Amino acid sequence: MLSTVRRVGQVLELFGMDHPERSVSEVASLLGIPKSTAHALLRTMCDIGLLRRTADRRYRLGWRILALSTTLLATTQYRVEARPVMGDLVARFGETVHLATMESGRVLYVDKLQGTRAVQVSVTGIGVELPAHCSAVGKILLAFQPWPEVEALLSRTGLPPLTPNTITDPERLRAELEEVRERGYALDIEEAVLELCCVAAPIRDHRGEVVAAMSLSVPAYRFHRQKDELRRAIVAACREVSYRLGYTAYEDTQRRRQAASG
Amino acid sequence: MLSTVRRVGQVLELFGMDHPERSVSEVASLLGIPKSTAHALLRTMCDIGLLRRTADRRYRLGWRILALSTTLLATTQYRVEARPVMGDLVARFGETVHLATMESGRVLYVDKLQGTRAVQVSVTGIGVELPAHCSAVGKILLAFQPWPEVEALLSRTGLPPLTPNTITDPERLRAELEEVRERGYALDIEEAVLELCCVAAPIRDHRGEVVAAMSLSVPAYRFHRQKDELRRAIVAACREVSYRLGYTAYEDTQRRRQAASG
DNA sequence: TGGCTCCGTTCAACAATGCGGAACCCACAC
DNA sequence: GTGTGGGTTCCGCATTGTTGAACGGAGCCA
Repeated sequence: MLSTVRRVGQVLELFGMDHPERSVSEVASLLGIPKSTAHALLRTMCDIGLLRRTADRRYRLGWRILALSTTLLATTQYRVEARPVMGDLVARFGETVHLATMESGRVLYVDKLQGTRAVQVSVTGIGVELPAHCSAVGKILLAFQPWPEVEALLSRTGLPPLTPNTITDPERLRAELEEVRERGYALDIEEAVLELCCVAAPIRDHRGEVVAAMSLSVPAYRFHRQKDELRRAIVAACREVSYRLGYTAYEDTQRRRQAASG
Repeated sequence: MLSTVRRVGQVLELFGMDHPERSVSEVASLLGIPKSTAHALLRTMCDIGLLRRTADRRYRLGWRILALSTTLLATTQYRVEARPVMGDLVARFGETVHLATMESGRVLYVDKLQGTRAVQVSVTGIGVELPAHCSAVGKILLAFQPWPEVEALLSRTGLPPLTPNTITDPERLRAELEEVRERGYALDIEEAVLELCCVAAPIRDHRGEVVAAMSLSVPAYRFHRQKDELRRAIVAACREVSYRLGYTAYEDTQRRRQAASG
């Protein structure tokens, strides 16, 4: 629809880590539109603060994006509540903690607290998307989606193997998700990155809906030593966040009943 | 120009801290446009990720804003270079450090490292604008703008007094900025917030241009005790960042010569 | 249960809007 | 001086977005 607005989206795509600045004619040629059109577009995007003009007449992402992202983060309730709990986890284990959510069929990292250990894990950044089928948070988020939606998602992305341990068989994944749902936590044993293991659990809002997942990411050699402890910790942490979001177990059981009967 | 894009800007304005979600008809009435128009607009903004739809058919800021803000921050060179230096300052003094820049005549906070002391300062967040005439970073940024631009800015905002110490007389401000430029640092002695003092210094890029300002924000009672030390520290820190940005003193003196002759 | 209102969404016709080619200006290079 | 490549301006035409009315669903009250 609104093709002008769609163009705005295309323009924003052009500003990546590798291309922080672009010129009018660059944008024009990349988008396959005349210079004049690109010019008008860029200029108006400057007006509304999505872009800004540098001294040498090139364009960069604008500061308003910063302002928007702060209000976005400040008003995302589960992130606000999760923050201190994530801090506690880092303090206790020194391991990296991730917070992710499902956004239009993709797993999106919403927050991250770097661990303090010397041997570090550094795979993701905030605002980045990752494949769902091979990460612990991804499995959690998939597990609590209706299966048809999961199927739709899979048909788009497939099940690309990132390591020898990645689940590549849909039926196998389905069984895994079933299990995840039952026991309330998910594992990733070197399925996304070799040498890296994760445990994740679901965060529910006041309606019992799973709105996010939180995980501990730990180098394999440390993970196996304290697997149970880590699992208990992440489950407890997510329960704590859910509680702060107004979730009470009652609604959960109620939901399960509905799901069973429906 | 491009009125549709401008509308996008107006829509974004509606999503503040106090209104994280909005409905179609809300947006329509607030913008004074028909529902159908608002609907098309919101929907397309969802498509491009600036907004997202909640389960109950309302709209929120979209996650793409997060992704954009991470690339924005990662590609803002002076912020990248300033980060570790800011960390050093916090480690050394335990006081809050701010990084700010000038954006279309406004002082905008780009980064902030919270101090570790018990008695804390908490005024600003990232992506927030503050009046320029009464903060230390503001004075720095104003001081290195051509005076006509400063005047234009002042005629828009005026010199509202935030405390009894705020400078409210344009001539007095002009003299102050002159002084700031000479000595290379700026002070804010309870001019923006009572009980709060700041010292700031300029950060220059490889061309000698002042691109940002960094400050220490300290409760008054602690500030006066170690004023000189704090001043030396922030000046040295900014010099360090400028150096990392490729700034060499030579270009600075050259610039001064130009300014003197021009 | 039926009728009420409120809200999001769809549709099609009309008119304004943004599109894009060409022309202009400027800086820099050869 | 001339040529190239950048950003910017202009204006007529047709595409695009606007609009109001009509639809369908959810929730409320009698």
